[in-house]
Amino acid sequence: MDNKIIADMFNEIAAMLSLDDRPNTRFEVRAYQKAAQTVGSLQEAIEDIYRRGGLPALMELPGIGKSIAGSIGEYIKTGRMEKYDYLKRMYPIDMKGLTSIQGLGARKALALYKSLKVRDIPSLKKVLAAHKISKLEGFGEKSEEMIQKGLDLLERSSGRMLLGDALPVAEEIVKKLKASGLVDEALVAGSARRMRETVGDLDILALSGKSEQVMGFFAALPEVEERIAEGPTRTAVRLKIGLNCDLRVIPTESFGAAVQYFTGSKDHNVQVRTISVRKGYKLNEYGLFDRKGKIMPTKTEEEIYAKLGLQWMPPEMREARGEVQLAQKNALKMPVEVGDIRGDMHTHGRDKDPNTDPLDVMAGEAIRLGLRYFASTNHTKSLKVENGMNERQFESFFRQVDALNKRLDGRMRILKGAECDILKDGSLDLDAKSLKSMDWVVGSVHSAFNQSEQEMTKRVVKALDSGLVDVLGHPTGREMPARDAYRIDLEKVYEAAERNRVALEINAQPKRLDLNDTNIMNASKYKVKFAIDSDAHRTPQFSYMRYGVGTARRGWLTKDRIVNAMSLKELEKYLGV
DNA sequence: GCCGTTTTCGGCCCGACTGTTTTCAGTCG
Repeated sequence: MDNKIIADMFNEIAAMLSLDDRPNTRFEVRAYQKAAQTVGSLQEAIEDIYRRGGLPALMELPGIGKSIAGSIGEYIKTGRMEKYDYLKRMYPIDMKGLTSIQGLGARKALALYKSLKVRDIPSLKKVLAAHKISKLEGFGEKSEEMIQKGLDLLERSSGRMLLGDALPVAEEIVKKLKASGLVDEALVAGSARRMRETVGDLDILALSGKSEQVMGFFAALPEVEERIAEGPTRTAVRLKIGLNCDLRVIPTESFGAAVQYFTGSKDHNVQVRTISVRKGYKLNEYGLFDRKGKIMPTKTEEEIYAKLGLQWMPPEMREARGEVQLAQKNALKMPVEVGDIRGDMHTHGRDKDPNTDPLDVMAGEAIRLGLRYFASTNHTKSLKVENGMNERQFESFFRQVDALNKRLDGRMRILKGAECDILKDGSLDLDAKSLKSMDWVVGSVHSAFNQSEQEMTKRVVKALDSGLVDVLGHPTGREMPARDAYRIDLEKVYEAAERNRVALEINAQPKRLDLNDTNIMNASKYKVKFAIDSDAHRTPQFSYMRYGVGTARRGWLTKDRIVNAMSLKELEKYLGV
């Protein structure tokens, strides 16, 4: 897929264009950045779109007009892009590499090239080692230090971090801020509030009249490694977990606007602000202002959306994927909430298994969390590392489940199931008789990930066509950050799921989140149900459910599509058990 | 360079912070 290459080229074109001082080029820069974003976030190979519909199809995409579509077509046909090559001859610099360093932008990169012949990161390292940068005009000791730090940081970290690792830390900081007595309100904003699967930094907002004290308290927290910037409204720090965190202190009258603004996404905000401009208002992080520049009282973000004639929408939907247009027409359907979830359809746990907590312990935790049912779905025999069970072992295990269900006396129903391996050839890891006797079967791929797209698709479709599977577990097999999704034709899988009334899993493990948000959007065009599953192996992992629900919300999924949002009665009817 | 319920021309988000400056450019979000 050339999408990423083309997106990178557009970003680099934007960086090179930004070196031009003529006033109009800054809008051209924005146009290329927007195009890069569009191409980079496509779920389909851009060649396919081009081959299917030519330049007109490309021009349907947001931010792609005649000229940029032409460049994409040119690149697909010839492997070259005239505009890119031309700029590259003018600026023979690795802009992508150099500007990925925090604190180093296109203009400074150009200055370093002109005076020190810095073309890329290796040559930058040389001039840093020789301490040549601090002596340049426009640079100083601090600039050199900042570039050095930015470079170290880049080499240390891959940039983004799993939401499941970052959000708990952010919430802990918010808790401490609230407990400090210095703030009236505090919350996590930014991509973490939107439940993006990975976050590049954390944004925390606090409502307080004692800005200076709050900043001091924040910078001194044990989670903080060092201060990066400190001003009256914003303090930026580097956290020990290796992530940057911004704290903004906001006055009461601006709080609603600030929450809206700092929750983003950036593209969503641009669209919302465009609407405010059309109405003759101005919207920024300080508030919504009328024609005369007078602030309109908006304590909450709900009021901001209402004043702009927009339906309120949850943060997870604010990704500029058409939600603003629907909100204008009051046509947005509200997505599933954590509180809608009544059970969990994929969990592990049995006695004397070192990889899991015992079943009764899992059940106790599920009751404590207010669940009404869950499916016990341990691994099957092929998965040796997880102590998978054979038919006989399941049979005797289910006798324990029956006994436990009896003991729980209606407080909880544990469904008898398995997470059955879908073997290399698409057959299942337990015999049909055993699988038919179960209430709920998760079918999952755990081996031979590097089959061809054709083989993998055939394999999974065959398993779904067997009629023995109730839900397809983690359908793409990805594990962030190390393992990408395997190659598979998901449209064919969704068709097979619809045909066989097999649900699709939204696996809530933070490293999986599989299906992901864009997969869900595509899959929901089919008549399929979804199961949001914690895949918990131990009791604390039940709490992963929130990440799965967040992902479902990012995919605009409503409650009526979710298997485990059914009441126990409805579920029993659905399953015929 | 893109785009249209203000427009096929004339707009396009905008404020905070830093460093090297003497009033601002660069970077970031």
